[in-house]
Amino acid sequence: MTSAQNATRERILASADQLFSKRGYAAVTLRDIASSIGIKHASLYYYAPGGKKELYVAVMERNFLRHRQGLTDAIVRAGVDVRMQLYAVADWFVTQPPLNLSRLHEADMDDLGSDQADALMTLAYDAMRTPLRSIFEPAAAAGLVQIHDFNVAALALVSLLQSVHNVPAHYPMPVRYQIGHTLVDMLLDGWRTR
Amino acid sequence: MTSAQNATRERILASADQLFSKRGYAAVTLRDIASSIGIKHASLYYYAPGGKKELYVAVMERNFLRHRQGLTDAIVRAGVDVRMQLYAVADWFVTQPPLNLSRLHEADMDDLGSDQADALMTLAYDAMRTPLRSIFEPAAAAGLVQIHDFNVAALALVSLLQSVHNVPAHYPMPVRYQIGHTLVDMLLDGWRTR
DNA sequence: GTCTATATTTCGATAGAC
DNA sequence: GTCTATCGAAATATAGAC
Repeated sequence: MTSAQNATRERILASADQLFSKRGYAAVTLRDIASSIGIKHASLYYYAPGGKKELYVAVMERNFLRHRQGLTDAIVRAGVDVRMQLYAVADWFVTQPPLNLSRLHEADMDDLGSDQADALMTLAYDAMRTPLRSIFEPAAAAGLVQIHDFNVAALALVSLLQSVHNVPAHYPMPVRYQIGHTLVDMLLDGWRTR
Repeated sequence: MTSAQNATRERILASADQLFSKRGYAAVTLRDIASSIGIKHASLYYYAPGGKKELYVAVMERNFLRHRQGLTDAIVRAGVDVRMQLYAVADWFVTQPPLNLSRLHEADMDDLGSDQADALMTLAYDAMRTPLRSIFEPAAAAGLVQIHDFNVAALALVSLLQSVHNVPAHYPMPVRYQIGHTLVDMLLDGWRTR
């Protein structure tokens, strides 16, 4: 496989990622993906002989692994303070396309085989849980936070932070970062007055 | 219009609501809706001459109005305590199909006219904001909670509570209610130790 | 590697029998 | 009111030229 092959496949996967993440499996056509990078849809079968399903699975695997790596790196760079680590997590999700876990296992997975769907969902959940556990576990051990179930907390944090993608489209990036930090503050400090 | 007409239209809208809410606009076909209530898809045009789009808009308007009414009633029944009111909100969302606001305005709305899409999104956001403001406003005025932006708080709460739909499918209802209450406690009390 | 051309299926929608 | 039959458009996928 030449590097030119890899480059084209890379452009395909990157564009498909944007489209699938935004609209979901059913609402994206192979012609959408192909035209977004200036080729015809039939050419996609040269890079993904399995067709739309193979493309979707490949894209989502990449997607989840990127999240896992991106979150891990962001947390490490943020230092040892829990709030700064969670700000870094929020910043990461602001820069990423929406991660619609609910749509993922309620709709998109119906078009895949159940074994492939299970494997993908496990990959997705691990991509969130593993990095976030590296925040929760030391903080809980040090008595800084009180979290009973790390898995529920991880899903809750991810679900909460996705609401930054629900603000009107014209909101500029700086405001989106600000909202992300506000959401973290909510979860960390709580609404109740102390 | 006879009552039999209304009854059939009711069955259509109810089933379409389940399907659209679960899979989204693009992934649901008129044949899916029709076969789910034992009729042929051509018969749907007798009740919705405007076709799929009209059916979707009608279903979603109903959906949002039901949420608005259901939330309002649940909050009133819960009494005056903020935590009990928020538990009632959590219980409501546990019993309802997933409310995927992100998919709504990132994917489903692309298939509608922009004016109709704007009207629907406004209806959706008001259905959440208005009932929740009746919790936030008195509680904030009494100094019980500290919330800077009611709109951000409302979207955050809804987004957070949707994570109860992300747990494995085999989780029984009592556990789902429990998780909903745990999510409310998280947001109310915060993770940070006091 | 990318294209054109086409096969096959499925969708939304309409016409008309009953 | 509900059906069968069918249309036209669009989707996935394949075949083969270049």
